[in-house]
Amino acid sequence: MGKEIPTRSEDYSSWYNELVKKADLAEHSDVRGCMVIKPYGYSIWEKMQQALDKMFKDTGHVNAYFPLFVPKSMFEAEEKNAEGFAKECAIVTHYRLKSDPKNPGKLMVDPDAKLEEELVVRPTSEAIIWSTYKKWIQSYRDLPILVNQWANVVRWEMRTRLFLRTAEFLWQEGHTAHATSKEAVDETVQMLNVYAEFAERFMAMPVIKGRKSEGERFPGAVDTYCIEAMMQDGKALQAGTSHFLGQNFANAFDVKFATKEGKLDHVWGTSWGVSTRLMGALIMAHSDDDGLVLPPKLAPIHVVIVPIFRNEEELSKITVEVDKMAKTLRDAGYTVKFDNRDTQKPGFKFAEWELKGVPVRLAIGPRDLENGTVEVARRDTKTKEVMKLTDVATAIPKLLDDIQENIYKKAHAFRESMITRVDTYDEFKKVLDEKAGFVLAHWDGTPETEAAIKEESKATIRCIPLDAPEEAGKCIYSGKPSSRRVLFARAY
RNA sequence: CGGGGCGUAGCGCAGCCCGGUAGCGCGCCACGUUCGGGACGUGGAGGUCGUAGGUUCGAAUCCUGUCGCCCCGACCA
Repeated sequence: MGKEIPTRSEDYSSWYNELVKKADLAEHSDVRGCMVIKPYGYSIWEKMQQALDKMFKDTGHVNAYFPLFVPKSMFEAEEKNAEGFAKECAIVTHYRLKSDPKNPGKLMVDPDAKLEEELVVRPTSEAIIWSTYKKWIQSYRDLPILVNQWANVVRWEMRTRLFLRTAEFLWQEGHTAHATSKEAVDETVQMLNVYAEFAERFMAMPVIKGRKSEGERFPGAVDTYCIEAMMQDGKALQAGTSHFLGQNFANAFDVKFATKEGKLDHVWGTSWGVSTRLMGALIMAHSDDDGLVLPPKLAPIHVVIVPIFRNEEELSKITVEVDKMAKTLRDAGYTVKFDNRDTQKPGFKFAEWELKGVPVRLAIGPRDLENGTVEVARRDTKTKEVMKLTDVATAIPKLLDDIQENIYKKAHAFRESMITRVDTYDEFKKVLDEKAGFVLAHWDGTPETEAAIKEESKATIRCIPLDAPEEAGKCIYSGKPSSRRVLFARAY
C-alpha cells in the first residue's frame, strides 16, 4: 500500500532515503541541504542526547552555550583550522533588510547595513570557545575546564543526505582545557571510549577505535581519534571523533596559565563531538526491508499494543486488560503505546509500527481474552509467540534486553565478516569492488601513498586501529616496510 | 563546480513528442459492510500545471529566461 520502501538489494541509497521519510524521521526542507527532523526522529535523537549527556556529566563535564556567530578575525586566528573549514563557511555580511523600491512587497538587503566585520556561522566552535577560555584561565587552579555544548553548526556542503550530511546539523562539542599534555591526551582517549561505549551499548553498533592518519586529521588538531562503524552496504561511517589539540588553539588565542612553579605555559586542549549523523548510522546498521529496527535503549516506544476488536464492546474489554498490562510496563520504566485507533485495521498497524522500528508488539483480541494470553512479536527477528498475560511483566523486560543484545551480535557478526586482510594491491582493489567493507592492509605511513590509494580506489584510511598489533609487512602500494596494518574502506 | 533527472491535488505519477473541457493510484471527507498481517463498496472534496515573459484564436503541452529540489561525481562529519 502507500508506505512501501525499496529493498536494500534493489537500491540501497533510495532504501535509506525512503526509510527516513516513511518512518517519519525527517524530510527535506525548503532550504537546500537542510532537513526538518520530525517528532519521531527527534525523539530518537533526544534519547541519544540523554544517554550521552549523562555519560559526559559522569565524567565531570558541564554544559554551556557559546554563540552561533564568530567574527571573521577570530575565526581565522588558528590558521589550519580556519583553512580547513574556509570553503564551507556561511558568512553574515549584513544585518538588515529593507523594502525593495523596484519590487513592491519584496525585501532587499540594505546596502547601508553592511557589517564592519563579517560574522562566520560556526562550522565548529573552537575559535569562539578558545577566545573565551583566554578570559577564564589565569592559573593552574582554573584548570581543567571541562565544557560541553549541544548546538547546531553549519557546513555548506556541496552534496547532502538526510542525517548523514546536511548543511546544518545538530551535535555536541566538548571543549576541554588542561594543564598538561598527558591530561589532555587522557581526556581525548577517555571521550573516545565514551563514544565507543555509547555506540555499542546504546546503539548496539560495534565500532573500531582508532587514530586518524595525518591526511584525515581534524584541521588544527595534533591527533584525531575516531570510532568507525560498518554499514550494511559495506561502506564505513565515522561515528564520532575526539581530538587532541595540543597547544595549537592556546597558542593561536594566547591562552596561558601560571603553573604551580610560577611559570607561564600555554594550555593544552581537546575537542570531541558526535552529531545527528549518528541517526544515519543507527538506521543503516540495523534496519531491514520492512523498515527501521531500533535498539530498545534508543527506541522512543518500547512496546506497542494493538487491540483486535470488532466493536466498541470488545475494545473496552480489551482496554481493561491492556491498561493493567501497560501500567505494569510503564511502572517498570518502559514506554508503551496503546494503538487503539478505530480508523485503521490491525494489519495496517502491524506494518506501520514495524516500519517505525518499535522493538516489541503485543496483539490482544477476543481469543486472547478467553485464554488469558497475548501475542508477542519482536521486530528484530519478526518472530511471534503467544504468552500468558500474567507472564508479560517479567517476559517483556527480558525480551527487550535480548533484542538489544541480539541486534548488537548481528551487527557485530556482520562487521567481522566485512573485515578482510589483504597483502597485495590487486587483492585490495578486488575486495573493495567485489565485497566492500573494511580492508586491513599494510601502509608505508606516507601521505603520498594514502593520497594515491584514495585517488585510484576511492578508499580512504578510516583509522589506524588502537588495538592493531605490531606486525612487520610491506606497504601494498609502495612495497616499503610497514609495522602495522591500517583500516581502509570506502566511506560515507 | 561538472554530469543526469524532476517541478501537474497532501503524497507518488501520467498527460507534453503531435496545442483544444486537467487525469490515475494512494491518502482525505461521509455513509454502510468489515476488523487475528497493509479491507471493500457507494458517494464526495481537492490543482494559479515552479515562476516570468513570448508565439497562438487558444499553452500543462511550443520558444526564451529564471528559481528550486533530487540523484551521480569532485569536497566533507
